[in-house]
Amino acid sequence: MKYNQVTIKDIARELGISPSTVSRALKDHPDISPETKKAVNELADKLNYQPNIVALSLRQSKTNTIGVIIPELVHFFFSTVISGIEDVAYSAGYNVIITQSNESLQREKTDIKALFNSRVDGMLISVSRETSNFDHIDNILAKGVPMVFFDRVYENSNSSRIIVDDLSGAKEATLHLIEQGCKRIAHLEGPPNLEITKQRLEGYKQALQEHNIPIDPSLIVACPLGTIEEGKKATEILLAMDEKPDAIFATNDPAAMGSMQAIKEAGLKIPQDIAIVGFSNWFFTALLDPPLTSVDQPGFEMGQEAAKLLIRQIEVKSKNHDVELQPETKVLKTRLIVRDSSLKKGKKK
Amino acid sequence: MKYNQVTIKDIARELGISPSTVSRALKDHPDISPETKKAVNELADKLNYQPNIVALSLRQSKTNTIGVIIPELVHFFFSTVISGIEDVAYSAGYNVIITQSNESLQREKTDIKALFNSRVDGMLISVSRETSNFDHIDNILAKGVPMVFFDRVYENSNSSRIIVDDLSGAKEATLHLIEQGCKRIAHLEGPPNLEITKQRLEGYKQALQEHNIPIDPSLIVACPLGTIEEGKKATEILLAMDEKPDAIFATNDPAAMGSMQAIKEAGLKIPQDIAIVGFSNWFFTALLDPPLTSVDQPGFEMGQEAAKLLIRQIEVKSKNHDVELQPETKVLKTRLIVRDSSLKKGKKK
DNA sequence: GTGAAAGCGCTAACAC
DNA sequence: GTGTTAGCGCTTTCAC
Repeated sequence: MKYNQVTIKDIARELGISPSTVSRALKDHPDISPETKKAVNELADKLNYQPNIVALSLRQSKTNTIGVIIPELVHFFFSTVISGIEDVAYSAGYNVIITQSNESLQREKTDIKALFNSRVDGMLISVSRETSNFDHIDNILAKGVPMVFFDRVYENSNSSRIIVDDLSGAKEATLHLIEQGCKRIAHLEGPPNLEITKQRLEGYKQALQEHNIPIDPSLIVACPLGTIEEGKKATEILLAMDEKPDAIFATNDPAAMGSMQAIKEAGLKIPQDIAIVGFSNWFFTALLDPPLTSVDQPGFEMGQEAAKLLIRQIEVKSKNHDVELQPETKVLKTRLIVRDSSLKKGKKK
Repeated sequence: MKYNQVTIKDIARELGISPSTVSRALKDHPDISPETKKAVNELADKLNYQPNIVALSLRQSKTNTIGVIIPELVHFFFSTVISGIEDVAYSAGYNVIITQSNESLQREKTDIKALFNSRVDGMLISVSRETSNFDHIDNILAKGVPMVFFDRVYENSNSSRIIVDDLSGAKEATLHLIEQGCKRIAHLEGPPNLEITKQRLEGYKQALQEHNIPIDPSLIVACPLGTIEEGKKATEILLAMDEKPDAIFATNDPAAMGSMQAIKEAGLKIPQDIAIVGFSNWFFTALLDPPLTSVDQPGFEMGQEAAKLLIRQIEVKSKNHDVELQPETKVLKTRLIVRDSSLKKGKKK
């Protein structure tokens, strides 16, 4: 963008001093005389001088920008993560560039390359549903770009990561259903590539085992997309069984919503006939009918923690190129929000 | 970001040729011999050379980046706008930087300055709820930065804008309620600074007038935030009136959802006692109970159109600094999605 | 067909 | 206390 930008040179020329003096005056360098500083700052204000970040970035080989790759912006969860990232990044003097992979591996590859080309100082990544090969990430990692993964992490990298305790969350949700007297609890399973899917399944299984409830594979239905439509279809399959489930623990809220639709259309009641629990991506679950019990994930906090870790890494590395920070794993707790969709005996929370 | 980036110089040194030749070879300049081109491209591939966009931006005084300022990412409407913007921007070779004002004027000022400092080639802006003074925008506009406003526009600028036909949408919604037999239709009004608020009120009034229904100021309740809580409070006020309304046209979906809560808590039925229509910000209105009739806004299309207009403006201006493109106003149609919350006579769509 | 040199805006040695 | 110079990575005249 050229247009009418004021540069340090303009100020220098007008004041009859050198650009370096202007530069120093603007950053309050101790060498510069108070008078010069005053004159420079006043003129800068008057001309509404704004430093050119592009030049600065080139000069310092540092853009003060962090790149973020998320699967999709429309999820409430990810948009809260973004806010958490911005919160920390802005106060540390970093800009944020957000890209969406749209759950496509191809797009994720393009995004990561684009962020690298923009010379971001580091990246925060939550991988797409399709990502099972990580060459594109290793590639950039090999160039020494600091990376922190969040929620959907790259398991085998030795990068830092922020995750949610999916196993405990899923277990808690399942235990809650068991406490409500449910015996045949179905699980709508998420995208197979994602670690979180495995963890949620494992939490579900552990809860059943602790109560000596046999694990029935026919009650575990794949929902690789985790969408409303898919949750609906999966539930229709479950409802067609001879022995219907009396509860469903869904991979996420959209799937749970699909379940609710299917159950209502079948003329059944929630939670009397079938109780429902979702894993939270959105926040309006309180407004559904009946209000949905959900395993809530702390998105804002996750964004904050991820950004903190990344920035620390960037700053250590920029001071000393050879020091590698030990990778850290931070596990955040989920919170089960109990609502009517899972309260079998009609007891309110 | 320094790290291990390969530069044109590296390639030149390795091949024993000059950086300028490498540069030309990489962009397939006709002067360069096929052999040189081949050698350069092969080495570039081998070293995984990625051009440094920061250097390029500085050199060309063009960042190929457009900045976006939106009130809040968490709204479904705005996240679809973003996708529309990215759709057009990426295929035209532009990057996108998104900032959120969080509905704060202060933050909007910081954002716009940050985007200017980053030397974005142009900006797409939807102003915050608080924005009634536009000096910060005029300031940047005066520097010649191309800007296009969308949805919540800066009325008095002569910039291009993409808006939704709020007046017709609101009128259509109100007429729909009238057709359902409603006589006392309340309106939950939006943030007073925004033009869209005025348009929606005007559409509401026009519909009533066309049917000779008197406009009762006590049925128009302010909802400056447009949140669920506010919609609920506003509705409680309406329900406390001697002559209750028999329908509510809300400034947006959250307000409509608040209304629904208040009505249910008062033991009344939707739509039998009171019918509801919202103005759409989110997409899950179909899943509410009862499913909410909404004036749907075309977010993706709005993003596309805004980006198209801005990029055209950027490219004309970069070719010829003095030519100013005539500002355009593009009005997109809303779509009334009729659902149970407004179907008074129980007739299904 | 290729190279040398200048410059985008800024800062940081190194002068003096 | 201030100026001069060089250089971040790249492109683009202008030479030859």
